[in-house]
Amino acid sequence: MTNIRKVAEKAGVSVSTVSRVLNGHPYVREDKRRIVLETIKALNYTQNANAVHLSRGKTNSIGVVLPYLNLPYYGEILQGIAEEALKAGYHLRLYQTNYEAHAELDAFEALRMKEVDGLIIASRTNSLEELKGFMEGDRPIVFCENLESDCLLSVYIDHYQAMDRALSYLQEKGYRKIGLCIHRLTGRNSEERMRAFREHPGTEVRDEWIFTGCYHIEDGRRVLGEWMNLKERPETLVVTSDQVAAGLLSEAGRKGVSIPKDLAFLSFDNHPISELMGITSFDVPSRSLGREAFRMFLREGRQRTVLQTTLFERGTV
Amino acid sequence: MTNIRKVAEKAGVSVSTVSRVLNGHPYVREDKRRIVLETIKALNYTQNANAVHLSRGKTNSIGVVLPYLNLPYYGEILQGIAEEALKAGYHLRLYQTNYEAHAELDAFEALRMKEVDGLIIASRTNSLEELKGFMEGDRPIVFCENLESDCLLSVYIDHYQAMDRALSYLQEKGYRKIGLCIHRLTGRNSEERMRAFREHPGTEVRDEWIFTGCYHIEDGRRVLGEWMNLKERPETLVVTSDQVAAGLLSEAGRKGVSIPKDLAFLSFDNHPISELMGITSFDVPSRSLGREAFRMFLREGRQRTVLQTTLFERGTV
DNA sequence: CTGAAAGCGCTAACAC
DNA sequence: GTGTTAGCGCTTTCAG
Repeated sequence: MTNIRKVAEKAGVSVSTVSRVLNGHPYVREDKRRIVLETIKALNYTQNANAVHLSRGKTNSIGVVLPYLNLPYYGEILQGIAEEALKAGYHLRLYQTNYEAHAELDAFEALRMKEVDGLIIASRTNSLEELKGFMEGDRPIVFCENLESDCLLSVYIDHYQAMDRALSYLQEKGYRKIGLCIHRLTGRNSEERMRAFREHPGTEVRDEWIFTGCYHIEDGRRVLGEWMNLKERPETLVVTSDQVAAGLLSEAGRKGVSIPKDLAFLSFDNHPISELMGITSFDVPSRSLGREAFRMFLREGRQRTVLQTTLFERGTV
Repeated sequence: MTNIRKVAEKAGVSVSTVSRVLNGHPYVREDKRRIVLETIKALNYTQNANAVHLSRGKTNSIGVVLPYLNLPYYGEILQGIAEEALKAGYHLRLYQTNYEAHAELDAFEALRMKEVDGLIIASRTNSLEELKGFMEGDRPIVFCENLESDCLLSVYIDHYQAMDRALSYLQEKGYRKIGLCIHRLTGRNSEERMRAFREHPGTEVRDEWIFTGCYHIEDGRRVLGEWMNLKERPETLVVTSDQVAAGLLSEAGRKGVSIPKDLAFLSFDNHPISELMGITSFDVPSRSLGREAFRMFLREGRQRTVLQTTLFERGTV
């Protein structure tokens, strides 16, 4: 293995000089710099990243914790993070969890082990209580959710307000019996949506009108079936993802359910598929969420950033 | 900072013993093992990953090179890689390139710097010639494309055959004037498709019937417009991605173009959106591609693995 | 079964 | 400007 010492010897300088050249430090005479550079080339030398990381105490990489990699929502977040990371010379290390607690803890463990300089938690399953032990260090952890605590970094979509506006919109259109398709019932973001859903005045809510486990197109299909089997049906549905809404709409077409006459619904994300299928949807700035999360990690931002949603009216309400 | 030496001192043993405990080596007396474990807990000690990496010469992480993070195709590949990586105790480091040569070289540089133990190239823009300098080491580089050279690891979809079968299928249905929507013209996968497209007998091909830069739903929209503006139009189109096909189909609906009467097409991927919209599509096992790529990295597999596509007939042809 | 010590390869404080 | 050297924290021979 050819290391910095070999380069130094061959070039007839000290390792520090080589190191200075490597790191673009000033105070290196031009001729020495040149000979070092030449020797490096001649020896086909490359720094050992792990040694650099160890010595410097940082790795220029950030961990991203997310449940799934094949959902557009997370794809967009990743894209946003990556855009900013690229600018700042950082790389992404992925911790895909499938919402398994231990896989998630792996990421926090990696943080403690200094494998990453910080963490962006796009979504989590462990409670803050369980994670507390890992939060002590000075390495930033950015949560993509509305955290009360002001000592935690949090950047999030205002899901409460979004849900609230969704319900008001449906009410304006005359709907009262409102159901919900949601990813899961746990997790701060879902809880915020649920809270808004339950607290909103003037709507009729029933537990059997709440459909959980909704992530994919297939889930939308399934939900339409379940909706049809209901003795008493909600007139309208709030769907927390375009994918699911698309499945719902498509299945409605097959089953002869007229949208929005028999069933109206609006969804969230405003991904291209919603425009494509004419689904009324709230734009969720997930790409920006990723960008902001990374900026916050770099401490360029504030302790807390809230992003708002925008309604795009189309044909499903 | 509490390091292994501190633990050793406090526990009254040597660092090697602590190291042995840490790494689950045999030959440690049970009472010593216990005291070490207790001390670790008491001191709230964690290994420093970078020191381990440096010392061991490996990082248990693999780099994934891909152009975009927000396309379903790459999401699936990532998911596949992540599934296998999880089992093997590896983590993913992302190198998102936007097809920029220097960003791609970054990944190869990281490999040389031992920042990752191997690389999976989901898609690339640099020529093999340019990459040659990086291929020397013994760290595996898996290419998701059909590489002639037997000394390179390659796992890929048989795009030549897939395109060939697509064209035969269209011919059987009576079509002769065939156009193409493709991501790009460079890259081995695209080249294979183009080659099959050009070599297939009995079809009429024209350069103005080849639409490039097709990645997203929006691109499908654009292409339909371009198709309409053509003086002489192909009767049918092979579209290399469901996203694009979906945009095409939707725009056709808006513009009053009847599918498949005015324009027939088939696409690739067989992602949920194609079933949803009734698009005839070849199933491309991208998730398996990711899985196989990782297995090959682990040298569990062969030098070369080919995956086949399967046609799902629906309503667009 | 255990410990001493020689690396792994680099950075940066300090002295000149 | 440049070199010496003490870390960074861990693994792994090699002796015993």
